[in-house]
Amino acid sequence: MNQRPARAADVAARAGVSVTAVSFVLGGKADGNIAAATRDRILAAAAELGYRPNRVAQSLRANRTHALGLMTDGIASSPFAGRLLAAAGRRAAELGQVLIVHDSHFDTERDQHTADDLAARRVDAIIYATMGLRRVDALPTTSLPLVLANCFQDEDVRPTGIPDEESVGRQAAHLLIEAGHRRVVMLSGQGVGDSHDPYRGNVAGPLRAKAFLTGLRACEIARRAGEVVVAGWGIRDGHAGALRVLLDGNGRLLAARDRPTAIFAVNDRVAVGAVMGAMSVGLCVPEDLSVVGVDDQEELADQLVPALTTFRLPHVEMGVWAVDAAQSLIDPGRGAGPVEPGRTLLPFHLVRRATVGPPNPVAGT
Amino acid sequence: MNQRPARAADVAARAGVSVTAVSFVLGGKADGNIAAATRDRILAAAAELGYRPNRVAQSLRANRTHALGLMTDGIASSPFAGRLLAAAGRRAAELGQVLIVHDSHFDTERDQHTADDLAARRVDAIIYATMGLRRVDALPTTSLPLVLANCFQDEDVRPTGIPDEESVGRQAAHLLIEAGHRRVVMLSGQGVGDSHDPYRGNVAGPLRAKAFLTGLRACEIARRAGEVVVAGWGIRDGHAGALRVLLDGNGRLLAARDRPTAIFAVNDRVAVGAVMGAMSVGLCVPEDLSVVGVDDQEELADQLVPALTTFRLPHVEMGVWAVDAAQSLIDPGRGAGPVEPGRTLLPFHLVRRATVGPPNPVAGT
DNA sequence: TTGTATGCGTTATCAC
DNA sequence: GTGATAACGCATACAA
Repeated sequence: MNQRPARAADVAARAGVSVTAVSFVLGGKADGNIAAATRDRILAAAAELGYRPNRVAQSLRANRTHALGLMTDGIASSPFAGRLLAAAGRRAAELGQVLIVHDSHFDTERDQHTADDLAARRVDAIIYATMGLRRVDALPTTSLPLVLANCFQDEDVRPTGIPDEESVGRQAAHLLIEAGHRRVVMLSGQGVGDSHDPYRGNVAGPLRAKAFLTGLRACEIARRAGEVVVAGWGIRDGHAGALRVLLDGNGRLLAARDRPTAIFAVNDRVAVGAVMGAMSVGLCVPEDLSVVGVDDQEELADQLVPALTTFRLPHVEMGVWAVDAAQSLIDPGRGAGPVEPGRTLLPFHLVRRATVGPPNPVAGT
Repeated sequence: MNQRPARAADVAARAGVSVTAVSFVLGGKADGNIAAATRDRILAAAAELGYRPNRVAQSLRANRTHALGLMTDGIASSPFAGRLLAAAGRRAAELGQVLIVHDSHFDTERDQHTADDLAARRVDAIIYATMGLRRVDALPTTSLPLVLANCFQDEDVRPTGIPDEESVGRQAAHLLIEAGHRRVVMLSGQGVGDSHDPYRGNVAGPLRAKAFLTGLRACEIARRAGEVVVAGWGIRDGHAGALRVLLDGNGRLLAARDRPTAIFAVNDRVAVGAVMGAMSVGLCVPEDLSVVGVDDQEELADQLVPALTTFRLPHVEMGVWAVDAAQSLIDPGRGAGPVEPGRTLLPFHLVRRATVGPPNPVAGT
């Protein structure tokens, strides 16, 4: 049962032809070269033997493995960025490529080692992706084509696909203002902590915050109408952050006219924490407080009660883009056309659900 | 810059030796065969040229790719089961193996195709893993060694690593009873929906429920002391389920003596929903209601306010086990010793946090 | 239209 | 101790 697979030579012998003929037929180059009868005989023999060309031999011969190395810092273990991985895998499959996944668990010391291994395995290209948007200072040295997803370098010397963080800040400002809100606050996050901190160097928070403030001002809202509070990245941080802006110094709920009527959370987990914090002090969402997040995290945003209005992070787009970009680097003829070094900004999309509404009239300006 | 990598022959030429010598030195078989001086010369030449053996050629030659195929139904996109993938990758790296990840997105029609591709690529073995515990009816046909993780067949003809679901039900019962609870209910989930439903065929819920009830009875709690309510798998389901057991027919909070004092949720998301549901009707956790979940989901269980007490699903253990099992199948000499067909039960571990406490005296028996 | 010969880069066998 | 040489399985230039 566990016998060794058939080779082209076996098929050739069975069909009474040469290996060349077999190779031509199964390689799709039979058209003007092999007689129909011969071809059918070969196909039959191949089917009987369950012959499938050995891709290792093909790879050696063609110097192309049709495999992409996917290096990540913590995507595999992330509860949200896995979408990038999934999307990349799907796109790769469509292109006949396969993904070799290497997750460093934020141990970037191993990156060079990993890249070397990938090179030794002769992957066609490397995709370097991060869980959160960050600048990578030390990219592994390699002669392989390499693209960046969700991260970037100071000099954009490699093709780079990142989310349009500034746009999401602007969009959030517009959304809340159009809904009628005048006192809004953003709960942001910062990249701090030791080198194994998943959020270390994450610049998405500041970027979103800056654009959010700009968006508020562009809509002729006074400077002080909006503020940014650094909370963090988790549910607990959102919870604490919400209480900080909702309560006074003595832990009592602020009067309606002094409270923000809407919160822009740096991500869905912070948004969930904010909703829970609001609930815990007797506020209703969205009647007393509107909340909008960022991510559209699977099984969280859509499942929350009430369901969370949020901006969908383009994880899928980044995954697809990265594979297409790698493909173009390998073979400029295929994929989505030639790719130049430099940043490609992928768009966020608003997912309207139930946590954003007009401000309570009582609390209005 | 993008020149083709050095070959053994290049190193040999530079060191003035034969390719054989190079192969011996870099293959670690130099000891009794190559003079120390020659070896040093070869090593120097290899270093200068940045020579690394071509693993494709090695694979062809040795008929071993040191690659494992990891087939999943939806792990890559799951916000929680990614731990399995991450752990498997880490263990694989330790063993010098690499993971080729194929996620079917619950399109099991493609499984056979995927397995064939993996076979053509000559992976050393296949790991078939699922997001939720389920019976697989149609495993792809392949002559490759194959192990199952988080899923099983009726006839346990393949090595199979699954969580010890019955144990977690028992443990949950003991935990709540020991804390003093006498009126407890489980919010369970069932595998329903169409063939693309991630939870289709998931049997973890029923298994946990059955053992939970058994555990209650074993502790001499009357039959009616515990009941199981089928809620679902998401936050929203937990929210609705909690309200169902906390409110009367008219939507009013049940009297303390009639309410359950503790909830065992089939997973962390249901638990989160239950906590939110309880909060929304003015109950405090854990004072008025204890809640325990299953999963220890990243960035959720530990982040909830209050932090969720839960049983950690052995995703990491399954990932490691699967790679070790595959390794043993490939090469019985290495890995964690020989593996027999049949089920290996991996243990859940209680993570004590803040959502389980003694029942409120007022509500006591 | 078909078959032969060669090379892809490595390791292993066997002479020297 | 060291070096030719033959596989591994496939694809192709070239000869028939």
